[in-house]
Amino acid sequence: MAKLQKSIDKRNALVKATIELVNNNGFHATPMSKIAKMANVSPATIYLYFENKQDLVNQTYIDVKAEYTKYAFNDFDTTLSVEAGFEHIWKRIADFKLKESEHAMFLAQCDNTPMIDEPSRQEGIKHLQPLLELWERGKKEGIIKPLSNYLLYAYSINPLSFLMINQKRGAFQLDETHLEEAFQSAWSSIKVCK
Amino acid sequence: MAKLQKSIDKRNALVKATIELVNNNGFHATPMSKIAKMANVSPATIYLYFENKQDLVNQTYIDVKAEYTKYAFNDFDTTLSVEAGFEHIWKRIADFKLKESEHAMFLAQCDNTPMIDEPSRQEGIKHLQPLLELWERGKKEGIIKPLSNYLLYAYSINPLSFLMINQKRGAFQLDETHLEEAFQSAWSSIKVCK
DNA sequence: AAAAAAAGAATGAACGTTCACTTTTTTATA
DNA sequence: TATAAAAAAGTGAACGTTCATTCTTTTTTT
Repeated sequence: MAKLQKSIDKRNALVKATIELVNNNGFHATPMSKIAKMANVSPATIYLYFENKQDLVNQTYIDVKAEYTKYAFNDFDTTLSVEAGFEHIWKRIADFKLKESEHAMFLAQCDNTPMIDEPSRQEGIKHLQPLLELWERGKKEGIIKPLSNYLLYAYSINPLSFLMINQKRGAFQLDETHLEEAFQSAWSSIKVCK
Repeated sequence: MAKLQKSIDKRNALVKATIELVNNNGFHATPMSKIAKMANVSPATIYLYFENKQDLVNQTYIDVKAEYTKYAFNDFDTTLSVEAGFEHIWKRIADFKLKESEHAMFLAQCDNTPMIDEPSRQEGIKHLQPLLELWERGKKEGIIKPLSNYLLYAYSINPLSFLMINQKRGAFQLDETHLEEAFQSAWSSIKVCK
């Protein structure tokens, strides 16, 4: 099969270069020529792997989003209590945002921009299921507030993006202590009080 | 003075067009020619009001950020209790994000992108003081958790951006009920429990 | 009549993409 | 196993277009 014979390394290098350049310069200031140069490839080669620039950025988004959710749910154990399960997932996500901050930055930029087309955005959302199921269980058990999953995500997960960005900008240092505080705030905002 | 004689209406039209086009197409896909067309102005005229494209987008950011904080703190009463004061500010901010969602969208895009230069970003942060002071008072009174202001903002204010964006995308409807729930989550996450 | 503001046309640079070609890899044949 | 043919992958230069910005001229204001 033709597709599979093309070096996967080259595709990865292109995706990596895209992330790095878009993070540092923004989509508007990352030409294909620079992406090619950073990936040590001819501009023309990009078009062997991707239809066009939009496709490159869409696929990069989907790749990174998949990596994110895989990381978050990798060793998830569905037999855990809702609270323990949430803490586990939350800390995995926090871990990802801090350790893979380049990738997390890229996602934050994509998620707040009309840079990614709608089908790719939908594709990216798909893999969040385990967390949503945990929340549904928590609601049934009366442990999690009976709120829309959007609200739960907004308050318990999304703040990590804000913190990560400000950490990257050097405005704020998110160390171990802060991280525990952040978790407590996240949990406070979605757990049923008392 | 030359600057002041130039029609302020024209400047406003340019800023407005910039917001609208950047919101809908992203910075990478809003050329000066389109901005000019939407503002009913020649491309050359933009350069009477702004140095260049970067300056236009920087100034637009600062304008909108100032409008945001002005709206948030407009009728703020420093004699209110910490809880009442926070509720007031929070609801003003929520109001802004929902009613002026075009402007809020623009800020969200700028804040997650290397689109705005650092000095303009700093300029934009300046006006948040009243909220920070309220939080300091709350911490002293033992009502607000003794956390970094970044954490407090991340958990109590920033979630509104996420909700607003998803509302704009039609994924979620943020009505009066949801808004009250959102406020309770915000307050839960930063208040001292018990 | 002078000065300021605005316009439209023009400009060079930079962009995404394609083209014509070369190199590398795979397959077929002996 | 060696070799030739075919296919695939990769390339640098070039294309047409679009972009931000400027230049020259016209219009408006004072």
